[in-house]
Amino acid sequence: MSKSAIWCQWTLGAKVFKGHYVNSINEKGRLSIPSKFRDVLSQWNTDHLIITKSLDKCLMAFAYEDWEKMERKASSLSTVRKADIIFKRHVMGSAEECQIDSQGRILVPASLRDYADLKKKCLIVGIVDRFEIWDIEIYEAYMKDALKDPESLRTELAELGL
Amino acid sequence: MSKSAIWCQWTLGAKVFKGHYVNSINEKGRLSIPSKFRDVLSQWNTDHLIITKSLDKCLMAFAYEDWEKMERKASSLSTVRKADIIFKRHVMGSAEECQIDSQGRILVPASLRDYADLKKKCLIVGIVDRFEIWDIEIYEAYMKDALKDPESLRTELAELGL
DNA sequence: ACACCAAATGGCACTTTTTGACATATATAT
DNA sequence: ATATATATGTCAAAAAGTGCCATTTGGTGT
Repeated sequence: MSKSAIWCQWTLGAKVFKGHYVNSINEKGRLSIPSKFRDVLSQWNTDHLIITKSLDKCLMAFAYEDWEKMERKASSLSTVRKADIIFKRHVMGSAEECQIDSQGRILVPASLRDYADLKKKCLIVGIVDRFEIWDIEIYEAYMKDALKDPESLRTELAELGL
Repeated sequence: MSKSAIWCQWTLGAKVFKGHYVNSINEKGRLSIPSKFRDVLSQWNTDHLIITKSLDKCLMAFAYEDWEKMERKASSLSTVRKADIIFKRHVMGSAEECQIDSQGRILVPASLRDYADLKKKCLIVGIVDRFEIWDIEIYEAYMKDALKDPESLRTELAELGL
């Protein structure tokens, strides 16, 4: 019993972003953050998100503390090596801070909206310490392509012990 | 004394999901978890399930402890290698925690329902450390196809020592 | 067969979340 | 400054999720 109490504390305490949600962004660029994700953020005592471009055609969103980890990693990158500077310009350089409003929405800045080509239906994908925001059609096309050779994907993953 | 020995034996046996059950999901996405499976979960002291997308057109459900094993494997995967990130987005990214309600049902989140195309009759298949949720028609079509070349399947499985 | 019990399902009321709409405020360009 | 676009606050309708009770189903033992 006490064991289960400890276990519960741990699972409840270790909240991470997970799950797929389809929400719509409106003409003005406002998008609801899934309430489960807001719960995760509230454990960090924040209603702010850092949003930036991914290397894929989607956006990434971080709680500030996890964003800082990215910043720390970035600061250790080279200032001349091409991949490093591209990463810094693209990912670090396009980051913006967004506040969640009283109904749980954010305004996705226009430049980021354009980059990810967010139209109406957006897919919000929780990935542990961050989440991604995709236009749903783009995500589906991406996944369709990604899964178009399921057998070799299975083989590759099986080799990793999955 | 002997009572507790019996109990231990029984719990070890009961910690495994097995069997096929056909239950129906309603318009709001609620689905009864077979009571045998609930018994298995109670051996883990939990009434929560982690549900996520399979590579097939069905869902997978785990008790939290087994899900953690998946998370641990996933966290060791690359953030750039294609197969790895596809797996993380598809399987890890779509995972959701569902609580079993007082009548033994869960609400299957909309995006997962859509993915597996769950309509009315669902097949729930216990597979040792997890169970799968299929739309029954999709499962039947899948199995029909899977078994249409039984001989090569036999050959492959024989190679694994079965 | 029967009664009995547990499991599964259906229905309804209530709550929370998401979305659309509109008014107001702030910024930008001419 | 005026007009235009962009951003923010608030309200209310619609949609989705939850809790609870009642009914149905299916299996059990007598």
